[in-house]
Amino acid sequence: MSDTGVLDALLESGVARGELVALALDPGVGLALATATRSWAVASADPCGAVALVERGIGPRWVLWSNDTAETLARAGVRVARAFDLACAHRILEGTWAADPARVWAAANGLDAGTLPSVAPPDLFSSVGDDDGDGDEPVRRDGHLRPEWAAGAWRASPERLRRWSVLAQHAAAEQIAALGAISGRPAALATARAESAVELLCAEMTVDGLPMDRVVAEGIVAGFVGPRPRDEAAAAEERARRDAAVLRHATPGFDVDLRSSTQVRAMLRRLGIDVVDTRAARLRELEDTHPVVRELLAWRRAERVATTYGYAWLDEHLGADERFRGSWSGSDGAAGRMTASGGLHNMPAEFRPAVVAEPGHVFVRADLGQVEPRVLAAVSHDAALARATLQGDLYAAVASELGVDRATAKVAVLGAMYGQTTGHGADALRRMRRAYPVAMDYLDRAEHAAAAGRDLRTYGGRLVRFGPPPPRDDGTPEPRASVAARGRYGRNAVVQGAAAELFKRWAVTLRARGADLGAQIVLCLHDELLVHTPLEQAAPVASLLDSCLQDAAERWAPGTPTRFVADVSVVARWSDAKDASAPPDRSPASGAP
DNA sequence: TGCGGCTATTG
DNA sequence: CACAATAGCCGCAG
Repeated sequence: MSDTGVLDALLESGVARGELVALALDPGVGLALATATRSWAVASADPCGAVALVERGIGPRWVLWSNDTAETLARAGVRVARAFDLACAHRILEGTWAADPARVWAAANGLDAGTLPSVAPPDLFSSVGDDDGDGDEPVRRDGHLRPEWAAGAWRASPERLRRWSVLAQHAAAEQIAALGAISGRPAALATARAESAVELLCAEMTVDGLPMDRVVAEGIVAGFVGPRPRDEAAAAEERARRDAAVLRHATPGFDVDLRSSTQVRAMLRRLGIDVVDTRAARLRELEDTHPVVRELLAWRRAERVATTYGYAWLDEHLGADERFRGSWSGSDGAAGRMTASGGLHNMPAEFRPAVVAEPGHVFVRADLGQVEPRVLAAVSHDAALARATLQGDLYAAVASELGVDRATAKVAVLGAMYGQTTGHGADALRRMRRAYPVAMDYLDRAEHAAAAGRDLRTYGGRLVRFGPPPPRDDGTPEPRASVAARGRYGRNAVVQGAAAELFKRWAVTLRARGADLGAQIVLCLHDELLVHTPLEQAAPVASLLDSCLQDAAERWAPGTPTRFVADVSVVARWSDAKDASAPPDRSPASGAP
């Protein structure tokens, strides 16, 4: 069968837009497709091109084993609209990070993960035990995948690709049934679809990268640590010079490694400065007591850039095409937030001027306003808190409801969601309980469940595992602090996880609707989107961001009275985005009566 | 060599 | 310095 033959075969068998079509693909071998009733295999030199043909001609929902396939497609420049990602759905259902085919298959088929066969033996034909059949049979008698298939033997031939795609189609059907059966979470299937699209987006961001101006970026590094050293010796010399600037203030005769917090603390003590730790916030209070403190703070800044965000960092991640690349993950962490490696999520703000749109383009940047308390209002169905979301500044609305100032209200709201129980906020927290009992009860229940070791599900249906606390060697009960910490984690997970779900709905809605305008999402930062956009489409994309938010919220929480807001701006570089998310906090917590 | 502690950065 | 994350270096255990 030819590449175009695949499309014809699918059309002949009546596959329509949005229907599940499982895909198995290896760039050097070919591709295979499976519907619920039929399957096809093609030896092809350009399997991604064949996928593109089917995408244009039909536009199915592609069933993928994992985002590995999405990344292969993205590298070939093939963008598909819809997916059902088995690894992604597995993580939602099981609340685990590991989602390799063996585990996904086992869970989808109700097999105990504890009975998973171990890795394939070096000699495929020497395997014994309960294994059976020849190497072309992907499933063992006990129902598990054969380890060598799970490890990649499925790539060996078009016929194996075909069988692999049939298995994917079968696993998807089982997962869809399981998602539909999650009690109290009818939308879990919709969550899995949306999060599968997030996997596509992550693959695209991983491949395409973030536009960054090398000259500007290197200039920022130079501002901290000087010009790029010619060699290792020069780098060591530069390092020694930075160290000396601090050490000249220290007591002579003592050897101090500034990278060791213990030694730094000892050095400060010799100078009459006694601190419990040497964190920057603490040192800043003592800046005027001794010149060494200021020097040390400057050293820390330079050292951070030299080791983490320096020339080596740029060399590793910034490509010749002036795109900065890290690896994106769609649902890392227990609550299911997106993560990125390479420093994309924790890049110091000083580097934002280097994030520059390409010629003829701009960034349309948008961030959600006060998303976590608004999400809390939606998921807990607290009518009073939902009323507060109708105001642009939620904290101001809460403040007038509680009869406190805005800063106090903000601390109280955040404290409620993070599980703060002590401190100045105690009175405001009591007021929170009176004003928003439904939301507070929702948080309390999550906290108690987690503290007791019971699993949680987010609003969208993602399992957050807590498990029974492991038995302790000495048989003593678990420390109270540990139980309390798990409770706070649970309290926050239902809010943070739900906020992640809403944010991701927003992102994939924009990915879908902005494609025709050339809008490319290049950064996701928990509540912020950076969209690389052709100059002439800036205005339409800006308004699209807002309408996508409204639609995403309505699909995520149908009929919710909660209002969600986004601050949208059009900028040439990331740093140009003015931070107008909230009015300044007038009265600091320390000044509260 | 692996891992907990400390520190810094982001939301 | 509550909740989450990535990432680097130190110091210690194995």
